[in-house]
Order: sequence, then C-alpha cells, then structure tokens
Amino acid sequence: MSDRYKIILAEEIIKTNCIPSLIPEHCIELLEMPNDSNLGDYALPCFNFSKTLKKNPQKIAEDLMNRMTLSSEFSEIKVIGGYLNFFLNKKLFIKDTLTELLEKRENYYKLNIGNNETILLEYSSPNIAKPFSVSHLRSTNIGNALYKILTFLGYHVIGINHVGDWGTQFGKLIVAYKRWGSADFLKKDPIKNLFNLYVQFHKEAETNPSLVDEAREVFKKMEEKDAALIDLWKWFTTVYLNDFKRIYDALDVKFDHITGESFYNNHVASIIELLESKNIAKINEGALIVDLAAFDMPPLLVKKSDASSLYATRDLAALLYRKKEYKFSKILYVVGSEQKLYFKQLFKTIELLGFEWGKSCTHIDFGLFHFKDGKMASRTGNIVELEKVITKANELALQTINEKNPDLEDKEIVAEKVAIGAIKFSDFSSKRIKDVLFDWNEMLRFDGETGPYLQYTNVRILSLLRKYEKDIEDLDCEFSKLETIDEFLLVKELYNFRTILVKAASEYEPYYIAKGLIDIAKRYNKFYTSHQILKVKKSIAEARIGLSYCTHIILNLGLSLLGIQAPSQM
RNA sequence: GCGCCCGUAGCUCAGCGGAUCAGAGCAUCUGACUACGGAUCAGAAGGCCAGGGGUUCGAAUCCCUUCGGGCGCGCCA
Repeated sequence: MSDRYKIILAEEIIKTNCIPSLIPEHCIELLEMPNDSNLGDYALPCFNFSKTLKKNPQKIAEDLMNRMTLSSEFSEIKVIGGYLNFFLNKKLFIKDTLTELLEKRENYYKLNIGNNETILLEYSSPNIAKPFSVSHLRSTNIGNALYKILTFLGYHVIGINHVGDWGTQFGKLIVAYKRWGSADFLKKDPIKNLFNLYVQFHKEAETNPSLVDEAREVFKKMEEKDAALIDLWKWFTTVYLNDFKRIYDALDVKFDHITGESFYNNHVASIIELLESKNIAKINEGALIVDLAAFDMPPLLVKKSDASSLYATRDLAALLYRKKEYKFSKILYVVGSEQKLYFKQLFKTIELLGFEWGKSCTHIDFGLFHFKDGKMASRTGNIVELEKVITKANELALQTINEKNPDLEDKEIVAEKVAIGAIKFSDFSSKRIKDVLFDWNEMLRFDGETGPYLQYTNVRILSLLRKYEKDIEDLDCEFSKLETIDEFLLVKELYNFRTILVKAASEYEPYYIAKGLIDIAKRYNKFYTSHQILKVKKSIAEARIGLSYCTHIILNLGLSLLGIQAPSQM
C-alpha cells in the first residue's frame, strides 16, 4: 500500500520529463516526509539525480518545480537545499482524511495485505519445568501483538504455544523429587516447591555431576513410556499448566493451539528415519548429527547417544507435522535471539530434506532480559516471577487511582487494565532486538511514553464525548472548520498510522505501532490543551468532537493490536 | 578462539538503503488561564552519536579496525 499523496506526486514528477530514467515506483520510494512539517509535508531529495543529469541538485529541484503542475491536493512547492518540498492543501487534506475515517472507522486501517494467507505463529512457548518469569513475557507479548496485527491486516494466523513440556529437564525434576521431595510437600505449594527442587538439583549437580546422568537416564525411560515416570510427569506438567493458565488469563493472551513438545513424541521416529533415508544425518561420537559444515555452521544434534530425543528432533517433527496439518505459507518463531544459530540450523536441515519452504521459515528474535547483576538464570533461582510483577503493578495502579480518582467505580478492574497496560507497553517501547534491563521503576511507570498515557488520552476523549451528549451517528462535521496547525498535525498522524501498521506487520515489529500511538496521543494532548472543544461555536465544536472521536478510534484499535485494554474511565 | 547482536543526553531508547538527522521519554529546574480529567501541556538544561582510520561534495548512518557489553558455538531448551 502506498501513500496516495506520494502516488499523486510521483505521477506529476514523472510527467515533467525532467528526470528521464525515473519510474513511478522508484519515485514513490524516494519521496519522504520531513520530520519538521515547516519544511513541507512531502519532499523529494534531488541529490541522487545530480550524477546522471550532471546538474546540481538545487537546479534540478528548481527545474522540476517550474515544470510541475500541482494538483489540488497540494498548496505549495518550495525548493530548500537540494530538496523539492511539497505542502499539502491542509483544508482539503483534513476534510478528506477525516470524512473517510469517520465513515469507515477502524476499517479505514484494515488494509488487506495478507490475502488470507496462512501464517503459523509460534509464541510464548515456556519451559514448564519452572515458574512463569518475566523472561517469558517478551515472546508472549510480542507474539500476541503480532497475532493481532497480522490478523487485522488480512492474514489467517494460527497461534501456537509450543509448551516446553518434554525433555531432560523433567528427568532432572523427577530425580530431584525422588531424592528430596514428597507427595505431601508438593500438595501445599507445588509451584514453589517444584521450583525449589529444580534449583536444588542444579546446585547439587555442580558437585555431583552424576545427577545429570541420572536425569538423562530417567528421561530416556520416559521416552520408553515408563508408566510410573509418566504419571509423575503428568502431575508436574498439570500443576504448572494450570498455574500458567492463570497468568495467560491475567495477560489476556490466547492461543489457537497449546501443543506441547510431548505431543510430537510419536512423530520423532519417522523424522529420524527420514533424515537417515535421505542420508542427511550421520552417526558421530555415538550421536546422530546433521553435518552443516558446508554452510559454515556447526552440526545439529538430532539424537542423543542414548537414543533419546532432543529439542531439535521434536522441532523438526513439529515443523513437518504443522506443514502437513495447517499448510502454512509462512511460519514465524517468536523466540529469543540466543537461539539464532539454532534456528538457522533447523531451517537449513528442512531445506536439506528437500523442502524448499525451509527458506521461508522465520525466526522473530528479540533481546534478553538482564538484571543489573547479570543474566536471568532460572537454574540458580535468579528469576522474577511474572505474577509478582503483576501484583505489584496492580497495587501501584490502584494506589494511583485512589489518589487521582477516588470515586471511580470498579477500581480493581480498571487498576488491572492499567497495570497490565503498563507492563505490556514496556515491551513495545523499544525495538525487539534490544536487550532489556529489568527495572521495576521502568516497567511500572504510568506517565510519559507509557501504556497508561495512551489509556489516559483515550479516557479523556471518551469523557468529552459523554459530555457532548450527541450521538456520534448524528454528527454533522464540517471538517473544513478545523484550521489550526495543531489539528492539521494531528490529522497527519492519524493518516500516517496506516503506513505504520503495514511497516509493523512487514517487519514484525510492534514497536512501530506503539510509537505511532504515542505520536498520535502527544498531538492530541497538545491539541486538547491548546484549544477549547465544547464551548466554541457549534460548527467548530462538532468538527472537533469528530476529530476527537477519530483519535479515539485509532487509540482503541492500536491498543487492542498491542493486546492492551482501554478502560473508559481511570 | 570463531560467529552473530548491541554501543547515540545522567538513565531508557528512536533515528542507520548518506543530505530536511542531533531526537523522544524519564530524572532535574521553570511555568500553565474556571476549559473539557494535571496519569496532561509549555519551556530550560543536557550529546566529539564508544575511539581511530577510510569512501563521499556530504557519515550517527556505508567500509575497515580497536575497545567495551551481550549471546551462541554437540548429547540443555
């Protein structure tokens, strides 16, 4: 989707014949939007043309300006530096944009770029041998947002939580349980006690490495379907899964399928056979590996020397199963960047098996959580449980409400929306790839560029709309009455949000949406504090209410795409 | 050791197919009208864009290199 104003400009620029080699697509790409709107609303940098035309950029821009016929959408052209700058016809722009927006509401932004293409999205995927910590938050949040964004833009998205419910970690847990645990002990506070066992295991294993061998042995027996061990495993995983469900509910995150690694146990044997029959895997040091030296990668281990399966084995099985079952045209893995190499190996292996689509598998990577004093390591017990963060955020939000709006109804419910909004938004306030330093203050902030700031702006608008006491349907907006620069700049942000959506979807980067919403809210708040809305001439009031309503539509939409709820009061 | 990622204001981060690119927010300091929600707004202060080379008329942005931090490199996931 291209900006319609760029298309108009490109056509007119081409028509001048000043730049013979220029084609419309290229011209559209070259057109930019200056940050400073005093310089213009659109600009064409002419520097690149100077080499082929052997003229200085300033002159090229001037020639273009002189030969261009400007359509009614624009009011002015100026040459500044080597740039040809275009100014929108503000009145027309405001009227066109808002009229269409008010009529279509959020559908104004519903650009169908997906064509109902199936995207399989794997996200969250926590290892359930330990509690849900803040480090699981990123994959969960980013994945959830991508799910909503891609769905909104016309993709058929299938969301899968590939729960880590199989593997040697359960061997470890069972070994620890048999040594130091008891059925009673686990009935009281199973989550906490299981985690203590997990931590204790790794601590003891430092001085007693044979424990790890024992754990592997137990896992091997699990894979051989030892009934007693499977019973224990079921117990542990049920305890954790129930607990995780609570967290997902609190976060308001859903999946189409929650299919753990254990689901693929029955498919593991056939993937091994396939790898062997195609001569892709070979035995090395007793284990089965896929040699990837030809691609400058270390080998991928697909079967342990004791014949039990690995993460990679199950992932390969899952990948083939999903391709068959869901016929996706794209699969996205929202997993931390520490697994970058692993996914390259995994996808290359798929290719080696003769599946061209291995090339289209994508790892959506993101940076890790850190503490001030080092990495988060669940093995040493050094984790921040998400539940604690949520509880703390709820308390803070409630406290803030009691200070600012003590008469509010349903305080607890609103507090929760604000708290979760703040936590989630903090995940979107920088690009995925950045590592995150865990900071309580940063995560629980409610002012500045935060989720609650957006929620607050929306609440303010809703309050206005209530006071206006006229149904939105009955509005008769003369948008040409909106003549101030603040109004124009706001409408520009509303218009740009379309482009932002597409960018966020194509780069799998929810950050862009978060930033776009912040820009909109800033512009709105500026407008709100600089101009009266209700107590002005009726025609202006009505147009301003219309503008406010349009802003509300986007804030509402944008927040929902990020998985954040928008309370009507706070 | 090799590979990948990151390094921009005191802090958290944008900007990186070169120009219109020195920007936000937080923290600090000043201000804000009966006008509708001050979880807001306006302003001040704060940066050799980690250092050094190069390419270019022009580099935070591209290339090389050094330094700092993170991650990964076979029986974990």
